[in-house]
Amino acid sequence: MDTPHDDLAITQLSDPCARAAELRRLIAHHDLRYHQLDDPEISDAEYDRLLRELQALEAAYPACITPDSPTQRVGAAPLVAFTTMTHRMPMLSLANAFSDDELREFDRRVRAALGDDTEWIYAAEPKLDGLALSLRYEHGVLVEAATRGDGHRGEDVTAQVRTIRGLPLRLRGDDWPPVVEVRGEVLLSRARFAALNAAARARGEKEFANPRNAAAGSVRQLDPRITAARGLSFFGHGLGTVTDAPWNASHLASLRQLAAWGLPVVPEARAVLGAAGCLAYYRALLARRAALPYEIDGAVFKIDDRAAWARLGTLSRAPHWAIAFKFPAEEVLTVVEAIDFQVGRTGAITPVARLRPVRVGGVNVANATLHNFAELERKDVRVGDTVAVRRAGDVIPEIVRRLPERRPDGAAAVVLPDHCPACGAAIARAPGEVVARCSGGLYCPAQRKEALKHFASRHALDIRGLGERLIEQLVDRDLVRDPADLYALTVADYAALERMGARSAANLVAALARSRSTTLARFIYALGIREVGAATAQALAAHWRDLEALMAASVPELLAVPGVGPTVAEQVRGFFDQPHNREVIAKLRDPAGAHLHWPAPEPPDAAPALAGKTFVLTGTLSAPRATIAARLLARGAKVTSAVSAQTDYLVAGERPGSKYERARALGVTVLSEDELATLLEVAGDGAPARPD
DNA sequence: TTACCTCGAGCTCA
DNA sequence: CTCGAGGTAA
Repeated sequence: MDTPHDDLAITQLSDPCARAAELRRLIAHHDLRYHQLDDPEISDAEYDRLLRELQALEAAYPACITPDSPTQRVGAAPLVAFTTMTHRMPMLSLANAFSDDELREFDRRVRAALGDDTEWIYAAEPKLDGLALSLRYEHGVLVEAATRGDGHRGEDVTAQVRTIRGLPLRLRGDDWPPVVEVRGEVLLSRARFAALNAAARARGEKEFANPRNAAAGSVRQLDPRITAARGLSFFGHGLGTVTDAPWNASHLASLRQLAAWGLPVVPEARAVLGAAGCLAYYRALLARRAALPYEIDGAVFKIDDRAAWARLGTLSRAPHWAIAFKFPAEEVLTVVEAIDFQVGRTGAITPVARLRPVRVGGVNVANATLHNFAELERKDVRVGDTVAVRRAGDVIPEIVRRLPERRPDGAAAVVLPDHCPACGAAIARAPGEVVARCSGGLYCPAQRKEALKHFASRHALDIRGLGERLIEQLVDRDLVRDPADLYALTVADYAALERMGARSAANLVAALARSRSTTLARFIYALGIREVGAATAQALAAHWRDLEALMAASVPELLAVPGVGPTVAEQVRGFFDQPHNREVIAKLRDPAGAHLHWPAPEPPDAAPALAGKTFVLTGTLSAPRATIAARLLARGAKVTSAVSAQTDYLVAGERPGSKYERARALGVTVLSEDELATLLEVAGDGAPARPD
């Protein structure tokens, strides 16, 4: 083959674009040698020369630039903002196992569901500790990259992801389907992380806390050039599209196919047999954890036979053919320096342990909630105690246990205060109740602050610029006692507050003015009635379509609303019975005052989309049963409790019961939650999940 | 719950 | 330059 130089001499004059294509092919080849095979054929200097030649050529002949050119990795202009995009196939999460028994139980369920007594082959992989991504290749070219988001919609980070070296902008070969969606993880290797922090330290800048957060931050840079400089890595671990191809019959084979297309795939993936094979793999991985070049937080096991995936199904948000076996959460000892009592919106008193800050799982932990007083009593945590702390479910700090032998002499048991720390009103704990409550109601400044925060929050009246610190000042200076007072203050009043100038004050008043025009559901939600969240507020609004009618409703009438049980009905009735609440509502609606208003809701469709259809729900669903039932009822469907031949659909959640078997026996259509969501979307707007 | 990024705007000092 | 608010991710 000709050397690049000879090539250049021959082709440049005749066809610059052909030379550009040749250079791209060469660069892609050397990228693969370097990043994937770790076996470069040419020096970095030679590689750079190829890249510079391509850059020069493209600069001279811009018509030759293609989107998959390696020159397009960097240099893209900063974005103005991230946009969201919808995943064609939802990005699921995985069920977790934390013990050998839970893993064996998973295997047992798999075998039971597949109706086969043989051991199944699992694909075993490390669970990389990064940021989940979905890449989309169309006709072999990378066109889209998105974060997981809520699983259905994520952020478009294409420009950032294009800068990841070693990630092909064009798939190798030509045997790919027209559309390939690759699921995988972006991360920073330990080495890159250390190098970045060393550089930051040398410049006297702030260091990153851990590789995962550093990777997440790098992906969320508006300027892709910064992302490029961070040195991210990507590893694929699955496909987001279903393709009927021989290599797709086995998960491990599809990983090999990804590698053949030039994609880096999760290392150490291999086949293991049955639960015993999974456990052996897990132990071997755990032993090598510290020696790996990147952080992992467990192992993932997937049934390798993809034909079995369809039979096992995907229920709720996680597939039934895979499980993540997490490594035990790191436990760190620290000292309880204080125990504070926080007052929530409903007056609930929550004890919070203030800890001597310690690093747990890559972050500094200084607080741990004890949830309620009963929990505090059970754990018998006292000030001065040494406790073991971990981050449960990877997120929320939790006091696992205390070390009795390290308790200092004279450490006194924490007692539930008689009086609210914020307002001094009596604290009551009903016998047998777990939660203690401040009786101060909305006279309690802490409850007032929480109520105002809730009122201004995104799904309530969405008042931008009214944050925690501002609410603190407003309540502490007694400028605002209830939400209606917010609307009575002037720009000058707000401008007089700390860190508020004329500009901020004007913006806030404008945001308040915008919030006056709202919806009934948002208004009901904003009131902060106990037990009434976004979905229930929506159900109440849809049922009465008028605030006066709702305020006059009796408990039995309230019970008629789908999704409303005795607890909610009592709370709603009790709320509207309070003269104070009625006064605030009147103030909020007063045309001469706050003047909150909303359009009269549309009457429901004459013929609801799911009229005559009968549904049965089973298993653990992502929302309370009653909420999902309400959505179905709002569209005219019937929801019953037992599966019969008359049932049209069974909606199966996590760990469905005997109804699932019966539905299959009767040939009733079984829907996953995702399928139900699609059906509801198609069936139109009966009762959307959000009050909007 | 913590970490990180982005934006707007106030604060501080030249 | 620094802070508060708002968003996202695990």
